[in-house]
Amino acid sequence: MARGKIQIKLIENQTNRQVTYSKRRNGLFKKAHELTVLCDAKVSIIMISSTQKLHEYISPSTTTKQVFDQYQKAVGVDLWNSRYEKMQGHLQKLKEVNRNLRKEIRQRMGESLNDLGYEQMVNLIEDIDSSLRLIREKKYKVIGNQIETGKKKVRNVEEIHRNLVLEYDARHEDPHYGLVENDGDYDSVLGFPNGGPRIITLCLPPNHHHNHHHGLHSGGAASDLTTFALLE
Amino acid sequence: MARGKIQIKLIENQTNRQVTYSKRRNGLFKKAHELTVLCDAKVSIIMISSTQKLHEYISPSTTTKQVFDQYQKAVGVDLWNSRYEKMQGHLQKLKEVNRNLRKEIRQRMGESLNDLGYEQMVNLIEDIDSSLRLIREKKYKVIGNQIETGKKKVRNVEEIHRNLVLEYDARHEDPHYGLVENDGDYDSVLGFPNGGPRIITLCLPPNHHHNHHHGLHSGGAASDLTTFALLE
DNA sequence: AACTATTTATAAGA
DNA sequence: TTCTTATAAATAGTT
Repeated sequence: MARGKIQIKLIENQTNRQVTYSKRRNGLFKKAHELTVLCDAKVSIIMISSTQKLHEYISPSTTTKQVFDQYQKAVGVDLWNSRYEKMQGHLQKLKEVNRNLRKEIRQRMGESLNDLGYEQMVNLIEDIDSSLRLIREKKYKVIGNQIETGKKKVRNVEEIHRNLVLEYDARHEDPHYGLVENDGDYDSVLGFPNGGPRIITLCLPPNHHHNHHHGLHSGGAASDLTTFALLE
Repeated sequence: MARGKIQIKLIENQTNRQVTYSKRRNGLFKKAHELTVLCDAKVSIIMISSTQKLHEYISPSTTTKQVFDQYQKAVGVDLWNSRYEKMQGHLQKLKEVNRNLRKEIRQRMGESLNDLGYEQMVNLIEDIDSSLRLIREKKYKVIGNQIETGKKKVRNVEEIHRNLVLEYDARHEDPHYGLVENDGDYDSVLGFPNGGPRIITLCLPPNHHHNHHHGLHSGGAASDLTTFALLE
């Protein structure tokens, strides 16, 4: 609008276009702001350049979100509600599933049985009964493994003990026998922290209902079950 | 900008303000459109007048929703996302709960037991065992009710039978005794569909594990359990 | 809504 | 980018 009229059509020259975009953008925003002040209006402008850069103007008296909300209300267009409602549906479905799961558990615990017919009740009992057998089996299996591991530990410790005794005897027969290099800390083989026990005795609980391994219920993994107390 | 400079401040005169709003709005939209064409940009303008009227400009190459989406992506979260994210959080929590419920059921069914420690397993078994006892008790209670209801029905049917026999005898002694009004369909008292049994015999199953009431598992409600077969 | 004197915006050049 | 400036466009006040 100066130094020559221009046609309103795409500016071919890239640089020129960029410059014009910048200048006119400022002009637009200035006008928008004047309008805001002069007429007590709210204006939201969002511009995306050909290089995908985004610029916005928003009247100081409001926010873009507010304008969007009003726009949505007025025009009735669904801007973000589609996924919002989708989510709401998903939520409801999950809640329903949740209710059913809880009910199943309650029934397996002997509550809310009034909703069940006679045969369903019989089936439930059979189901729980078989589950119970299954779990008991698995429990015995775990106990078996435990005992097995325990026995191995016993054998291992006995072996080490035998070797210690042998070595001890050998040293007493010949005080100059085999100069020990690692300061005599044989216990390190078993990883005992402070010197370790002098005389190793094994306590293998005969009945696991009576053992008091408080560590068992904390870690919880099966590997924890293979830990045994070594008493001095 | 013509016939005198103006201060950029609220136009007090209502009419004047309205006119200026209209003129400048057109100017703004025209500028926006020029920008769109000259620079291949996308422009979205939403204006709300002081009288809450809404006007918009949108570049022909796009839609308001598209611009909104791009704006949201560029500016990032937290426009209308606050409640959206709240919902997302709720959803995640529900899913977590769901997972746990499923796991509990699986464990009660004898699966996924590896995550359980020994003591937890023992507790689980005790829990299921007591639940099982509870359910069995309730089952027996249901059976008890069933038998009770059955006995009542028996008494009722026997009473009716006795009355029929008495009436039959009375008629044979005096053929003109008591003209029957309802076509002799005494069975309607019990609601039998097609004439009903001539000789009524009662079959009360001694053991409910052996009865074959296929109707039981469809309706499911306890009231179904009070239905018994009357054999001819 | 039209007019028009003036202000403002801006295209091209630096 | 910013400044300059000649000129096109926008528009305030009037009709």
